[in-house]
Amino acid sequence: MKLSEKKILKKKEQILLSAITIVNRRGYDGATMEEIAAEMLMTKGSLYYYFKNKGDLMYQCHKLVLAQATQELEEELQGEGTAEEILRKMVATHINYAVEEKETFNMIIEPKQMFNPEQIEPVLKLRKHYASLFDQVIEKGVSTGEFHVEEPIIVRMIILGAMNWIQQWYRATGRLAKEELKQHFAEYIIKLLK
Amino acid sequence: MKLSEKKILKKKEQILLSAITIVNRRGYDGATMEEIAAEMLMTKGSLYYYFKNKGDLMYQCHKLVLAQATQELEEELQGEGTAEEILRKMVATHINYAVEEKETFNMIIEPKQMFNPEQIEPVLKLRKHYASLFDQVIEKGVSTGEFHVEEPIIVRMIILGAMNWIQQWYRATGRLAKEELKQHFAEYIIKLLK
Amino acid sequence: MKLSEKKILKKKEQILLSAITIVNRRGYDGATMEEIAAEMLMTKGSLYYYFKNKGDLMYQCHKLVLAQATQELEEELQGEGTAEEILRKMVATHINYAVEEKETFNMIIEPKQMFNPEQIEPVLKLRKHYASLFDQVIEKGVSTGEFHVEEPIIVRMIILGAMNWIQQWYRATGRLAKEELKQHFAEYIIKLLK
Amino acid sequence: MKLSEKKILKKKEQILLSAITIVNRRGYDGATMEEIAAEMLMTKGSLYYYFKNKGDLMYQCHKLVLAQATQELEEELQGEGTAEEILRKMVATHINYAVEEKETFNMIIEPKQMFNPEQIEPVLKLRKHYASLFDQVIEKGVSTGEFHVEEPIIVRMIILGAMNWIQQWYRATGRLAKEELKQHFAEYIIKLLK
DNA sequence: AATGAATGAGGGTTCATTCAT
DNA sequence: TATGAATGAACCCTCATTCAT
Repeated sequence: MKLSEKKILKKKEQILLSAITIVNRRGYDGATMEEIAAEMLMTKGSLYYYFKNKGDLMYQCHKLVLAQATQELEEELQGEGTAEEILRKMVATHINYAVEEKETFNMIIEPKQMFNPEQIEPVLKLRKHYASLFDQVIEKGVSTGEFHVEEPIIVRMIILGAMNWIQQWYRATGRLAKEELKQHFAEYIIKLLK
Repeated sequence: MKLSEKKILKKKEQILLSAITIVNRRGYDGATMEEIAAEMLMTKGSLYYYFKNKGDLMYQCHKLVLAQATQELEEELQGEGTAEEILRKMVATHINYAVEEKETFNMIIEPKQMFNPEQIEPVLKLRKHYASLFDQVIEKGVSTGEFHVEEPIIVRMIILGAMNWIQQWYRATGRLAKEELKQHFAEYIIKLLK
Repeated sequence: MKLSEKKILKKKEQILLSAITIVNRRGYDGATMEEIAAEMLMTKGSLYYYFKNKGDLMYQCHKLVLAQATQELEEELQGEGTAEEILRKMVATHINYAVEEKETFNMIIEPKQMFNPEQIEPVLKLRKHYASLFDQVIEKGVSTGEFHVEEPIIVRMIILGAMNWIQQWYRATGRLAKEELKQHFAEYIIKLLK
Repeated sequence: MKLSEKKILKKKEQILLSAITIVNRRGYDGATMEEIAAEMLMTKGSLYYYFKNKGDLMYQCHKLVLAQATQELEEELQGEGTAEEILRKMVATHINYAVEEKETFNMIIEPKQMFNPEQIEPVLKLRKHYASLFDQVIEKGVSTGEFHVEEPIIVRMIILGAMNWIQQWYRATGRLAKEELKQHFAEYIIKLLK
């Protein structure tokens, strides 16, 4: 890859990070190209040098965030340990995202009328893949006899939903410490699986 | 209350129902005053006779749906039966709303992005009250010895999160029938509580 | 037709006339919704109350002008007189448009990338119809023995082209008087046909 | 002239040829600097090394095509043959340009809308000169007794108008072959002059 | 109580143009 | 010479909102 290509990729990523900030603050619809550009100290028009249109930019935001989280989970999934141990790590990671990068991670929620028809498929694929990582750890636990699950898909959805919901109510200043939270969640999730 | 006032209230409710239909179809941002009016066979301008502005209309949509759901839950809560039986009914009701009303029931939506500052507080209050109904049934189960819960708040959040998440992936045409879904969810939720 | 519908039609036509003025001054691309609106002492957005989009407005401009000219020719065509007499009138009318309403009539030229696929067909139809009026008078002359034409289509195109070209060079202040012009053109056109 | 200057001139001409291709495909407004540059495997910015701005480039396109056509006509005009023979050749040449080069040769276009004030005069001069070549062949025919024309200017305008109009309706795929077209046009034009 | 009509702010997008490198 | 990157003006279009009738 040529230097110039690398440079452009870097800039694209910077823009994406800015965009993610704005999108999480305003929502997909509320985010304007103007504000995203301003965050980068650029003008609206310049964004179109890097992205075809708003839809494309939004899509890539979603993709980036999802890809980051996905990668972390994949590493944990391939690590050592019992299914329970791995799952605990994954839960911690997911909650970490939800709580620490709150806004960013919020993007896992709701694409819908934001994406072009040709983008929707990849988005759904990514999401499916992300979810499947939890399927895998569940499956692993079942095969080792650690877990007993009759409806693995349902259980996975319960787990994901419960965790994603955290962003709605968790406040860093609240009564519950983050670590405590992870513990409790992991505990109940394990309970669900045993 | 005068007759004319009653008539206005009735009309307001009709508009709300139309608006709910549109919002559920297009989302809060996607819903236009034009389309909502068209659904009522009115013109845009007329809506402003009944509602201060779009924000107000959207807010009342959310409120109405939430109030309806709340009422249903309250009736179930005051009905006969064991805590488990009641909870099963409540789960079914909640899932029904989440799946059927989708957008207007959407409790995952950040209220800050959708509603005016003066509306946010009432919304949060309603949501809090709604959530408390689940606290009550859990508490009842604990007091009767049906449930054993060490962290009732955490468990309630898991339950609500799991159920709210359903709208993200449930499709009426999908593999899972709604009734089946309710069954499974109830099962796992009970498991969490025992 | 209700009064309100009549009123809206009238307004539409007024807008069209303004738009025609602007379009003839700036060309299809050069004409902006802003300037058209300003000509009407309206704001941009109001135009969209009457027309779906710019393409629609442009299309209707073209249609209106063409329809006006068409009607005049049709009346002449159905009048009394020999083919030659009728043709002379038609030539005079066409040249009148070209010279007097210069800019407006200029619209007969060039649609191309201005119209939506669904509009192109009607446009072509209208143009074809307009041209066919000249075909008819030629045919009439041939059938009465006044004219002798082996390639009526070619001749018609020569006639139309020659007349449309007038707008490019005719200036009211120029050496040639308009009436003289019509005479000469008619003379040569008749010569072509005999 | 230095070598480097020659090189620049060559490049300029190459760019013009590319630009002509694009303009003929998209029209003056539709042609973008981006697409013209792409056709040359260059980037937008580079064009500005060779041309002051888009207007300049468009102007030179028109000029180049007009100059080429002019030269061809001049050669034909100075060649052997009767006035009729020469005129037939000139008609064929003109029609060729009108059909093949379409937009850039388009003499129907209002120069005012396309070109800068300082470019308009040269354009009009070129066009006038181009037209005069037809005057010359008519004059020649009159002086040799081949033609009998009472209003040579009018006739020349009819001829030019008829031919320029061709681009408005001629389609390569249409019913009429180009060669046939030339024949017919020449025939009728001669008829006009005899 | 309702409407028709207009408004105006703002958003997405395009593109000629510039300029440091 | 050429390019990459950025700019900014202009344009089309949408839509919540207003207000006289």
